[in-house]
This record gives sequence, structure tokens and C-alpha cells, in this order.
Amino acid sequence: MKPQRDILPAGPTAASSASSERESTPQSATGTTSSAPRRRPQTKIACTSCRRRKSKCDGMRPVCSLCAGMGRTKCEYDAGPDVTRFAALKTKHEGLQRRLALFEELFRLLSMRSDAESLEIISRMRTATIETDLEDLVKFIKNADLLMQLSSTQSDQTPPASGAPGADTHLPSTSLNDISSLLELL
DNA sequence: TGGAGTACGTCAGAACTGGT
DNA sequence: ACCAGTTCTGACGTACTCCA
Repeated sequence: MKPQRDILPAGPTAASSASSERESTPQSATGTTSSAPRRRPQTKIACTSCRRRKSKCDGMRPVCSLCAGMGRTKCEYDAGPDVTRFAALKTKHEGLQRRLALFEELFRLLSMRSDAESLEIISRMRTATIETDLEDLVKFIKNADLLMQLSSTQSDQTPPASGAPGADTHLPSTSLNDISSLLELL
């Protein structure tokens, strides 16, 4: 059984009772004689290293004091200096949701294509950068769809040879050439 | 052995959430 | 809008590890 200490809020007073050498921040210097409850000064967001080590981070950029003391030249932060970690995570969450929706749309568009058309799309995907071009790629395929529909609407005005279903999930066999030529227009 | 660095249980306080 | 409860995150304090 370990002897228990009183738990005190961190700051100048608590520091003097626990660790006499802990420095106080300018913010915490106010109200030293007041009996009002002190607030522990906090940085908005701690660097990755300090967070992992659960150590105090002063939030300095590009490198915090603790990391600088260990000879590092740069700290990693999840957000800008004026953004809380929660806000940063929220923004990141929204971004990931947008990306998920795009991937789902891409999956849906691909699953509707013939093998040849899928290969054409995939070959274009290979030249794209997934981080930056995903949205453009989905737009690109959708625009090609739109042009295909316009094209088939025009050709449907001529009497069809047979009662082929007009479902847009089944493109005519020449559609690959059509797509290629239509893509040139985009 | 002691100092430096690390791991982590724990707490404080802010932000968020749901009820009224 | 307000309040109480919950969740999240920064950070304190201590035990532990490593190395000279």
C-alpha cells in the first residue's frame, strides 16, 4: 500500500508542492494570491510525440520545446495552431466520409460496366492520383455516362432492329469506341 | 548507482450531447 | 438557453528501462 498524496491542480502552487523546478507559463502567473480556482494552462493541440508520451507540450512550431530538447527539428501536429484536436478530427471525419461516398460511387459505376469498359476505366485510374483525382475520376465517368445517354437517345430515334432493353446498365457492344471518342470531347 | 528517457494510470478541464 | 452527464484530450506524477 502506497502512501497517497493530495491531488492538486497543476500550476505554480501545485508545482511547488510536487516538483519545485516546474516552470509556470505566463498565463498561469495571474492571480497568484487569489483564492479563485486556478485553471491549468493548456495548449490547444499537443504534438504527436508529446501526446504519445503524455508529456506537456507547449505547442511551439515547427518543433515544441520538449522535442527540441531531444534534438528534434520538427514536430508532427494533427491540426493548425488555432484548431483543437476535436475540431481537427471532426474535419478529418467529414473528409473521410466524402471520400467513402466517392469510393462507393466508383464501385457502383464500375460494377455496372462490361469487362472492356471497366478495363478502360481502370487504365485511366492507373494514371490518376487517388488522393487528388478521385473526385475528378468519378465526375469523368458520370459525364461519359451522360454523353453516352445523349448519344443513344439520338440513335434511338432511328427505329431499333430488335426490342432491346433500354436499361443503361447494358451498353451496346460498340460503346467502348463511343466512350473513347466521347472522352475526347471532355 | 544515478541520471535520462519512456510508459502509462490517472486527473482536470474543455467540448460535446441529450433532456427540459 | 440552460444544465447535467459523457466523452475526449492535455498533462501530472510515478514506476520502469536503459546505459554510462
